[in-house]
Amino acid sequence: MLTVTPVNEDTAPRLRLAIARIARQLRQNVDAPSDLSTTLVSALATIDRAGPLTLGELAAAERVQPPSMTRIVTKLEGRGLVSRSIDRDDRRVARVEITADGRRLLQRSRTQKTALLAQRLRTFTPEERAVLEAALPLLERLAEERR
Amino acid sequence: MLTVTPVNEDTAPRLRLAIARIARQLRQNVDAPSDLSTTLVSALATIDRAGPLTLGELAAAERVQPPSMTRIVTKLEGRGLVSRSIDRDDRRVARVEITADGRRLLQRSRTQKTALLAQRLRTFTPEERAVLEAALPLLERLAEERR
DNA sequence: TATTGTTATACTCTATAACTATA
DNA sequence: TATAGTTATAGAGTATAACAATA
Repeated sequence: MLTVTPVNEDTAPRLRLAIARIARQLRQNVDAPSDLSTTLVSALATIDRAGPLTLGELAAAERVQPPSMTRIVTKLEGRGLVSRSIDRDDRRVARVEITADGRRLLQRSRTQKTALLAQRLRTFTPEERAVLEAALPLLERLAEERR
Repeated sequence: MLTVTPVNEDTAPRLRLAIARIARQLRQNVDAPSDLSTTLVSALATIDRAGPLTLGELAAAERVQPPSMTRIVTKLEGRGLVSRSIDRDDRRVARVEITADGRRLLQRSRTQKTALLAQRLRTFTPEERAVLEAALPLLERLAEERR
């Protein structure tokens, strides 16, 4: 017997709405630690995660045009959160790397965001938390980038 | 015996990251239907959901300053997506309401976003979908606004 | 006077086009 | 010539301050 397994037609819209709202709250409540905009924090996090990157690679990763990334990096550099260095073999290329200060700032930002969510999770029963934890790997699969 | 029920220390950060990423993808892939920016779509959705609202209420709901909301509403009105009307009893007050065109545009936008998510859900096994659906009410609780 | 909304002005983020330096 | 990055310029979104209309 062939079993067709349709997606419950309610699931996708409800999931979409819930995710959009949670993300918005996280953003509104705790973005811009030390006055850093979302843009700057996001770029900084990418530099941290993906290691030294050229400006072009960084622009692609952040889905921003190169001139925008020039400005972003200039600001981050001005605050001492990243350092820029010129490639010795090809002097057109600039590489960007996070500094210790940059890493500390990211750490603070993450802690704040996580705290908000953790606080809400504390209002859940152990059973509820177990359900959420079971779904977590699936949410992580949904989150995987694939374009 | 007292049972302390600590939140698994990994859950909050993983959930935060997964949600932020899914939300970002949904935004990047399908926001701005008919060239409308996220800002405009968000305001329009609030007007739709919460019915006729004054500019001030709307500004508060969207967490924007009144002058910003004046501009947003002016743009939406220019496109025929909302209509504005002056309160008869207190003529300082302006109320904003969604139009049929506005409702149609929102509908299209939601359909697109849901489609992307539904497509990904189709790659899940029935068991996996069941796990996700079980977690959905909990995510919805997390999404509830409480400030 | 107090309140609702608007106009004036400035700053951030982003883009495209034109440019510079290097290959 | 082609490529990596920058500078010039413009548009959207937002904010604060000052203002107008109404209560």
